[in-house]
Amino acid sequence: MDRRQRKTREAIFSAFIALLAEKDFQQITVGQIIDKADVGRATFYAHFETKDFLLKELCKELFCHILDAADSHRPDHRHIFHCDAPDSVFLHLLKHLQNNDNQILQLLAGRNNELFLGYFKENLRILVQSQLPAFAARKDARIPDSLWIEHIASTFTETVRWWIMGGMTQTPETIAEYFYLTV
Amino acid sequence: MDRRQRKTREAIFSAFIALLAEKDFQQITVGQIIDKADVGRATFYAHFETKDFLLKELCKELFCHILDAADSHRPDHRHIFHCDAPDSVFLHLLKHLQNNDNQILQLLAGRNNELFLGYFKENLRILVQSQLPAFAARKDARIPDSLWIEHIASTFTETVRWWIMGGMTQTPETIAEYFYLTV
DNA sequence: TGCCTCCTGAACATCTTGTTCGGTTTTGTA
DNA sequence: TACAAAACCGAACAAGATGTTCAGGAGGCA
Repeated sequence: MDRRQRKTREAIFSAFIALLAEKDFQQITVGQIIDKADVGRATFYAHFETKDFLLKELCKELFCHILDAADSHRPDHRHIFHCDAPDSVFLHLLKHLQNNDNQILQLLAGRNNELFLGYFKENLRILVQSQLPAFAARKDARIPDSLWIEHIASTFTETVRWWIMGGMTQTPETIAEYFYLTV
Repeated sequence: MDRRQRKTREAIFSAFIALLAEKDFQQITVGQIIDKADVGRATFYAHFETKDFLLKELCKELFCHILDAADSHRPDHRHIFHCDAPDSVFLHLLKHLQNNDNQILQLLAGRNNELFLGYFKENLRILVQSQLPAFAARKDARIPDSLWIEHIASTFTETVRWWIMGGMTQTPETIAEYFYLTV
C-alpha cells in the first residue's frame, strides 16, 4: 500500500478515535473527522464509503486483532503471558484489555461503549465456541447449546463492562474469578 | 388532555412503530413519520422536541408499563396470571411478552432490537433489585452485589433475546426454567 | 527524470432538521 | 348556538450534513 494511503488512513482512524472519546458516534460529522485528520473531503470518501463503514473497519482492526491474539492456536502469541492452561484464554483477554491494546479501553469505556461492547461480544462468540469444553461441567443438560453459548459470551461481556465502568480497580485475575463464578 | 392532542400523539406513535419495524431508527426521518402519521410538521415538533425524545417517550410508555405491571406490589394486576410465589415475577413478565402487549414484540424482534433490549434491561434492573432475595442462594459471597445485579438483569435480557430471535417456540415456563438454570 | 497514483479544496445538488407564522379547524364551555 | 381558546396546517426558511465532481498540485516509485 502506498505510503500516502497508509498515512491518510491512519490519520482518519486516529481522528475518529479521538472524536469517539468525546462525543456520540451519531453526532460526529464527516466534517469534524476530516478537520481533525487534516485531509480533504474527497480523500475521506475515497477511503471510506461512509461514516458507518469507517466504524466497521475500525472495529475490524481492533477486535479481530485482539481476539485473534487471544486464540490459543497461536503459540507465538501465547507465551507473552505464559498462559498454558486451556481455560485461561479469558484471563489472557482481560490482560490484553488492561494493557489497553490499540486504545481499545477508551472506546469501551467512553461515550460509545454500547456500540463497541456489541462488536466485542459479536467477535467473542467464536472464541466461546472453541472454549465450550471448559464449561461443560457447569452446563445443565436441559439448556440448549445455542443459548449456552450466548449466555457465556454475554456474561463475559457484561463482566468486562462492569469492570471497565467501575474504573478497573480489580486485577484481571479477580475479574476472571468473578466470571467463572457467575457463568 | 385534549382529544386532538391524544389522536395526534397516537398517530405519531403508531407511524413510528410501523417505521421501526421496517428500517433502522437512524434512517427514519421526521418527514417519513409525519407523512405516515398524516400530521403537520409543526405539529410533530409541538409534541416531541426531537426524534430521540419520541423514542424515549415510546420506551417509557412500553417498558415502564410492562414492568410496573410485573411489580409484585400491585396485587390488582398480579391476579391476572395467578402468580403468588414471589419468584415467579420473571415468568409473569415472559407471559406478558408472549401476549405481545403494546406490540412490544415487533420492536424487540425487529431491526432495532438492540435499541429496545437496551431499554428493557435498563428498566429491568430495578425489578431485579427488588427480587434479589430470591437469588441469594445461588450467589457466591465473593461476587460484589453490583455485579450480581448486572449479571441477573443481563442474563434475563439475553435469554429473552434468544427466545424472541428463535421465534418463541418455547413456552414461557420453559424459558423461565432456562433462566433459573443459567443465572 | 517521468509516469502514475494519490491528495486537494472548492463548488455543487440534495436532503434533513428545527423554527416561524398567518390562517383554519376543532374543542369545551357559556 | 355562539364564542374564545387551543391545536393543527402547510408552506417557507435558514442552517447544516452528505456525498459527488473536477481541475490542478504534490508525492512515491522505478
